[in-house]
Amino acid sequence: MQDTPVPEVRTLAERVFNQLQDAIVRGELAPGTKITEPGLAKTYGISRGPLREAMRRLETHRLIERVPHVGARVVKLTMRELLELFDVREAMESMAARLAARHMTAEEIAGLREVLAFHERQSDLSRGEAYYQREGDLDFHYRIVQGSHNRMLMTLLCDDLYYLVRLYRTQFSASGARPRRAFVEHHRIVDAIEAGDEELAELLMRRHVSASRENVAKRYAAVLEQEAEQPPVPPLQRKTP
Amino acid sequence: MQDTPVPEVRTLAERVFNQLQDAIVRGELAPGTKITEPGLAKTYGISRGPLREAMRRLETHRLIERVPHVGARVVKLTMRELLELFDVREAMESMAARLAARHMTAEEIAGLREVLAFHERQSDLSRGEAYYQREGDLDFHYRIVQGSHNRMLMTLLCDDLYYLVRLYRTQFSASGARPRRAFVEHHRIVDAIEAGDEELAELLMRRHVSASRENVAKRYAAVLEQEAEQPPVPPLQRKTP
DNA sequence: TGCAACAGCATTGTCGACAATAAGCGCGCT
DNA sequence: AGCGCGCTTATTGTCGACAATGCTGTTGCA
Repeated sequence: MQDTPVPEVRTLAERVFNQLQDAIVRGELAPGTKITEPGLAKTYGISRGPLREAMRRLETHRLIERVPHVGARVVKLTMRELLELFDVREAMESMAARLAARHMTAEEIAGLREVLAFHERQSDLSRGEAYYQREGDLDFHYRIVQGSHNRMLMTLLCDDLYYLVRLYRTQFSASGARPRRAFVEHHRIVDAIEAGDEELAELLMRRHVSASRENVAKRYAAVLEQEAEQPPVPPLQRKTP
Repeated sequence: MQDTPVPEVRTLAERVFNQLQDAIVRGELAPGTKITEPGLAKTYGISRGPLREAMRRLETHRLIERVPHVGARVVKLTMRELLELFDVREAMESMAARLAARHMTAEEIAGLREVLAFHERQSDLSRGEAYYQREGDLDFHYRIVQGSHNRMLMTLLCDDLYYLVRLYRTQFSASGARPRRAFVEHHRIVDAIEAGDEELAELLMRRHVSASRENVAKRYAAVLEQEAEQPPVPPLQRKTP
């Protein structure tokens, strides 16, 4: 996506980690699936050693959940966790927007506008084709975080949380039907960044994420009620008699 | 500190992870120290398997830095990274304060006041004894994050970033000499939370962290200049001829 | 004398096997 | 028949050994 022209996979564990990550984010490994070490080791043709390392990394990225001596399963976001994720994004991305307004270079801003233009073109071609929209949306947020020039923020958001965001997109078959609205908000955020208006950039990004959150919350509030607290998947913990 | 009456260490890797974590945070393992797997395995009397897992977890907590086929070393915060950390804290803790004002129970608020009282007593007893001050300070922030009732925020801040905060305290021999000021700010934050004033709680926490950041930045700006970009520890990367 | 290739060494990556723990199941008891 | 107990089995945790990679000190050559 950015600066890895050659994937530069130096170790087996890393390769398997990437494969598993993709499989989970793309929905090939369904949320809630229980995964065992020997099973995965055989399917990927490697030993349990590197596989354990890959799983450990998946765990720190919150893509799987493990409990000692019991096992691991692909994470299944609850509505509550999804909303929590939005709160965290609101906090961090608004800060990112503020820092982006302070630090972003002219070239970076140009690239950002390019993303928006491509985004708009895409949306003209395929109305309602939500997948690309969301990918483009993520690209947009991605670039702003990069523009903050804050390495820690970049790691936390891009390396940790955005995988969860992508997962939520597949899990909840997302794409809120507020297409034009987000466009406008994106443009205004870029305007604020270009003008170097930190306060405004932060405020707009904050509202943007918050609006997205409210949209999701409303759309799934009814669904959640009907599903009756979704008891099918027990939270995978040691039975304590 | 909170809800682990029995440490509940179920696995060797977990135990060693805790030991190493303590050793690093307490400064026994100096920042920049290069650590090797056989070495640590021998000193802790375990095999390399669990040790590798412990190191992996340390890496995800950003307490050590690793590069494939080369090795690992205890992280050494640069001034830049330290300031980045403060920016992230400002974003997340202000959000935590907002959520705490919304969700914190009466019992939690009482506990928070208790911490402040103990904190003040402590400071009366040992003026200038900075260590306990900072511990108390961290406890305070810890409780507010808990009070947000946002699991993701709690994990990110308490499990990830606060270890770095503690590390910074040892590395930069911290304790900014702004003792009374922080007290007052703490009290006002609790007042806002108790009043349920989300906006104010967020704003005050934001200023509190920001002020702490500025304090640190000012105190070490001169030091950083004198140290001439600290070249002693090269960033540990594969030599690329 | 300086540089470059080489060999030796240390460290990390990977593997298969063994031990420990917990879940599932069948048996016996009340 | 219902319930509790112990066994079986599958899975995870741990270990030691081997292979691969990168670093380092030396040696040979220009």
